[in-house]
Amino acid sequence: MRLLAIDGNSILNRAFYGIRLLSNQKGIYTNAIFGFMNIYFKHVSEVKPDRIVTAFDLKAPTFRHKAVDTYKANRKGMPEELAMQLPYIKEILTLMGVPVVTCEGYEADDILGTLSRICTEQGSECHIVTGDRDSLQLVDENVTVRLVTNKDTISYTPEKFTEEYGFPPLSMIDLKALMGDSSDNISGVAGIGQKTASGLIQKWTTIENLYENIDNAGLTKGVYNKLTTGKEAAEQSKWLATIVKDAPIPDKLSDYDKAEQQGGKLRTLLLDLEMAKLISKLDLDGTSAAEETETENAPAAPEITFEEKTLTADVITEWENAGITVCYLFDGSILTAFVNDTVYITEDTSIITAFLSGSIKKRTFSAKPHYRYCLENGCELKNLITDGEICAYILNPTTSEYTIDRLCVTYHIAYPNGKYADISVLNALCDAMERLADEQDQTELYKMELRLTEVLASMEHTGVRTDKKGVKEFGVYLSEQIEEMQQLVYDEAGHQFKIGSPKQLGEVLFSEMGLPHGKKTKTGYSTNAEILESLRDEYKIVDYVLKWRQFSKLKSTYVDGLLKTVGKDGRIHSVFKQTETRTGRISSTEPNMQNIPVRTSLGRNMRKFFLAEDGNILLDADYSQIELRILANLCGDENMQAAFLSGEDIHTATAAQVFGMPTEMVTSEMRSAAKAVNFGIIYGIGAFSLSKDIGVSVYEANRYIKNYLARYPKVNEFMEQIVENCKADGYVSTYFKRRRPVPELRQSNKMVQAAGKRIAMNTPIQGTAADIIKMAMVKVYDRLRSEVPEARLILQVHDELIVEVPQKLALKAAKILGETMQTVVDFTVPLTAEVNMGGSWYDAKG
DNA sequence: AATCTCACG
DNA sequence: ACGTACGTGAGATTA
Repeated sequence: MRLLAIDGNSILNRAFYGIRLLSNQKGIYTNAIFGFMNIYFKHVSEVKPDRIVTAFDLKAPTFRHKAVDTYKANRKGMPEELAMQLPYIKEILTLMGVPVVTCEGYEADDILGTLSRICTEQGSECHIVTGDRDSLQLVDENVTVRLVTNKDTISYTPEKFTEEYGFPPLSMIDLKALMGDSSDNISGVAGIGQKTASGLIQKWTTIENLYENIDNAGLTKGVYNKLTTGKEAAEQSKWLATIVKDAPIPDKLSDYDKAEQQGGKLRTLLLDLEMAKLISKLDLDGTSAAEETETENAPAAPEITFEEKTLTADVITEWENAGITVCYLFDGSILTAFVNDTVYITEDTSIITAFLSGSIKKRTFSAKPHYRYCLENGCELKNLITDGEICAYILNPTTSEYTIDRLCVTYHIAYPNGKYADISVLNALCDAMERLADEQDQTELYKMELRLTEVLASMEHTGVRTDKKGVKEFGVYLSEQIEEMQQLVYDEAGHQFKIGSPKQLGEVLFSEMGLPHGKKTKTGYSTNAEILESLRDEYKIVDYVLKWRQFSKLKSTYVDGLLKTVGKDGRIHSVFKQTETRTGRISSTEPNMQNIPVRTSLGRNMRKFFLAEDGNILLDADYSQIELRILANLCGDENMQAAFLSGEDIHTATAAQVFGMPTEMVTSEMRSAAKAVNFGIIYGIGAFSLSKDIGVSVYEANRYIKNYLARYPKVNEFMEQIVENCKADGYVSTYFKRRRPVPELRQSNKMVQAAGKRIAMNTPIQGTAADIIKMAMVKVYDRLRSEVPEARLILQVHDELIVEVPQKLALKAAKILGETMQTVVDFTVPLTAEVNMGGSWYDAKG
């Protein structure tokens, strides 16, 4: 027989500090739970035990039965982020059927000690999993300690222990008796450190033996004196260090047999914690809470079944006449609709088309592919009034994935078993979510997003014409340059290595060649552009490396990456994600068309390969300083507003204000400093980063900020107000009511809190800008459709819209585009949009 | 899978 | 004493 005994507190601790904070959308942290379960599974599969026990300290430990007052007094309390995870891990284990053992007045390691004794007495192997070296004293022929470290696990048998320490495991206590253990507040003998203690125990094995022979032990005077004066402390320390083996816990191994796993409850709990991977690991995908009401050996809860019918044209007509609202799901081939406990199914494309384009009011989940399906099949998705995914995103944009079953947990909708579970709950789920959105005054925002889905689908469907041949040729050029730079780097370094490996590059530059290095990362030297740039002029190799990087980046990400995605129609159909960002922006993937190079002249060449169709032209319209203008409006600072309204360059105006001089005297250095301050304000300013950005001292940067805030006092007030409200509410809002929860502000870690403040300050600005361009997109789309139907919106890059239009209609479309963007909101400081045109994106961008 | 680097607004 | 600006996505290397 084999028992696996897990030191719950110790492992949870390791997991907590080993994994970055994770939390579900309710703000419950899960990183320690996650790490604990990983460690749990690893050891279970390695040891293959017959029984498993987890031991925990009690929450409010009355000090150990034999403890002195100061015992553990200086051990830090556990952070709130970890403490809140404790009850969850205990509950998960309990639901899994794994015994959780605690004992009043005893700690987890005492329980482990007691278990190890019980095992030995009852002829069972005992394998202890812990992160704490204290438990090594328990190692013997029958007891193995599996010590979990940050790197790996070391399995201690008596042989392994003795080999490493030079004395038997039990003498661990004697070692501590001499050297003490500050984390457990064991004093040891004053003045005796690890080295001396270790040597003494290696020689004498126990302190009793040592003290018996102390006079002829050949000790130095100093050590001898310390030992004799500290004899009592040593004995006391030994007593403290000894793990007890007689904790009053159940003493038959059979008391620790595994209980029945409560799959349904477990699944619900894990869904709530948003730990989906664990659910599949535990094989709970199909189970439900209903299961528990069944008796032990009863079959799994019956699936809730619904009557299945084929969806026909007649049924559709019936629904249309009845004027009802229908929930449906559609995966691209099978469409299921749910009405009155009946599931209507069809794969017939003509029925699908009729349904989607008909006048029935529809509710669904993730509608964008449906719009695309319609575009591809020449119909139009009409009368969509609900998209559950979009609504869920409006309610909380910080979630990583929106699925119906998880949302049901979040919004307390009973989720049944069976293959039609999703469709059957859609109505109730969407009702609940839409009601909440309405209560939060977000209906208008939600409706706008619903309209936007169609716009995005259309953009994806249309795509961007791409000059494949041109891209390839650029790639050939880049390859040559890469080759050349690689050779130059090798020549300088004196040997070949992987330039793309930060590790190897760091070694070559900073170890071998001895270049002055900046800060180090966890794994080695930092080799990022900022560091290398500072060395560029002085060391040729650095210049070559940077060039190699630039060429490689362009080649792999843009040339090779983009070529893979060009469709058969010669156009790139990027995917615009509408529920991805936490601020309300959209994002672009496969490929990302929102980060095509523009800042360097070499990279900007990429834009020459994005073209208008023959006879067409691209219009490129971008808002100028939209975020600063939004800030000026939101904070209401008259001074800042006046700067915009005067029509002068905002960064120059800011410089004039901050440096206190007329605009004519502002130098370009002053302007760029002011520009950096403007950016800093939007991001949630920090003097350190600002100083780094513009290359002045932190002191100087601080002065800039102070001056800025003095000149624009309402900016300061506004930011403080935002943070304060965010602390109270737990979320920030944009001008158009979009919300973002900021759990960071409620954390105890000051770094995290500071980050939370910056998020709180930035999100209303970035998010309002996102709201505005989205509204503009919907309007532009509508107006173009009715006034210039040949024109097509094809891209959005946060503050920039791109339209492809027949040349003859270019001016008309440009006017609509610019006008709509400028008038979509009516602010004191108006928004301005600049429209340019050209045959390629390169040419169209100013 | 995590880390580093770098492209964009 | 420590680490440092907001929001994204992708590719290469390494563990």
